[in-house]
Amino acid sequence: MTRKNAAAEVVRTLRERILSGALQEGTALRQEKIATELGVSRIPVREALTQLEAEGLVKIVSHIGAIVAEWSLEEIRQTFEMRAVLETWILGAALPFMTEADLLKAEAVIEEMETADLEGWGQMNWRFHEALYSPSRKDHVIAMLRKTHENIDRFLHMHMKLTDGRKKAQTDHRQLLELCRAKDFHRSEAVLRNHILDVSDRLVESVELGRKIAAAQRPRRRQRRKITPEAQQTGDLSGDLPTKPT
Amino acid sequence: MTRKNAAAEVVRTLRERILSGALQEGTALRQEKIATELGVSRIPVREALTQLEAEGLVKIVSHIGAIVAEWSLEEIRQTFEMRAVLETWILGAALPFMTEADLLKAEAVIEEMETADLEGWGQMNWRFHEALYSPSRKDHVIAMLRKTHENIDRFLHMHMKLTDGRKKAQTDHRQLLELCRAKDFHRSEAVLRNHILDVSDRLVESVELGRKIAAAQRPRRRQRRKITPEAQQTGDLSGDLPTKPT
DNA sequence: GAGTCACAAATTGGATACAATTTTGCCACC
DNA sequence: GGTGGCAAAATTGTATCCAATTTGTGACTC
Repeated sequence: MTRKNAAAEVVRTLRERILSGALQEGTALRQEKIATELGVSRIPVREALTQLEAEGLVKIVSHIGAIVAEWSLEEIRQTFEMRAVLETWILGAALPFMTEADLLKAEAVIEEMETADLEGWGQMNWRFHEALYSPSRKDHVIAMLRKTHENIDRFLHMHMKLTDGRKKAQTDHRQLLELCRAKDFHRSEAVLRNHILDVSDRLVESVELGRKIAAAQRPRRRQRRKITPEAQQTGDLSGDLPTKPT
Repeated sequence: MTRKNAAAEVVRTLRERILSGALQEGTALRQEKIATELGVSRIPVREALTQLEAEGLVKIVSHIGAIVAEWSLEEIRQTFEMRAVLETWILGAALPFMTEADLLKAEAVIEEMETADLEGWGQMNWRFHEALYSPSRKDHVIAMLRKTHENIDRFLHMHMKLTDGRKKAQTDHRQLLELCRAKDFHRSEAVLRNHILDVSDRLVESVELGRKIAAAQRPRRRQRRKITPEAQQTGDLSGDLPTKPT
């Protein structure tokens, strides 16, 4: 299968690496290096970086370079607050239209999550939430929320790796599901709100801890072009793209 | 004064043209044409288009081209709903910290808007809202809202050009300001909510009307590359950028 | 020895050139 | 007259090359 778009493929690869934590925040993304490792020229790489910057995953400084974006704890907190506000609202808007079929779909996702590994967990988590919101028919809002989820997914990933918050999430999800089934507007919104804000608090702690650990692991190596190549990664990306057959 | 970044300048120019309505929705954005008219190569133009796509102002289809993004009425409606939800929330969060200085700043913007022309109106409108939200200290949320405002600014622009909704907006703004001064949480949020949703309803009507007018004005010219170059614009952009001195 | 200036190396930004893809105009054919 | 297919034209995607910018290094000065 031949790809249509080198740039799109680079975006996919880099995004995956960032979301999974393979490329940690602060890591320098050198165009040339990525280009050679992925078997393309720098042009599609630059385009990919631009797109990822728009997504909030990468930060580009003109003439200096690109790094995996570092979100402040405050930014993360506020993003979760926004989620709490928007998602409780959209849940309320969805409840009147929610059918048993919707609930069963959400329930199936919960079951799936029981045995899911860490990698796929974040995406499934979103699929659960989405199942509850989609009856609202507010597709554009949902699309926006999906982007938000994706952006903070890497922090969720880090959190779930450090602590085992998945159990708590599962019970929250089941409780939320039952309240939705009972069409209990007030309590379902309250549970959702608490679920989001609770995860936020714990997650922020995890991120803080994770950053301290990461900082302790690399006290050596001094700055270079104002951008520290952290663990001199950029990861070995070779093999992710088929090298051009000339 | 020599610019640092050709791409950034192209973004600025194109964004301005789109927001002001000089480039109408659906207009094809041909890379080569824009490049020559702005005196740069296609590389920065492509980068600009990518960025604008992320902002939601442009839509790019691989191997086909870019057009000024066409938002469905439903998308516009939902965006305003999100605004209503988020902005009432953040207003409530800002109220306890709001000082007379903040109120005076907002009041000054209202005064400024009395005599503002259509072009600058949208930006001032945002400055007013921002003044009320900034005491919340939720900078990241505010930044996000700014982007949202900017995205729908072009529809607001179209609306204000067709109907004279500015008078109504001004009275709404003054009323909101006084309720904030009185720290009346409940009523200020209600007024803000109604203000946003009311504008939304009227604006959607205007956009619908505006599109009908636009459609009637160009029944000729058949499709070309699946993208209709609407009023064969791309506008005369020459002169916006200093042509490179060789 | 510390600070400073100049120059070299590394890296990104942009322009030109070429390849790939899509559209369209044209012509045969039904 | 309409339709399908093929080739040319137009346009986008990518590679390569050159320019601009930043950072690192070392010599020189005080």
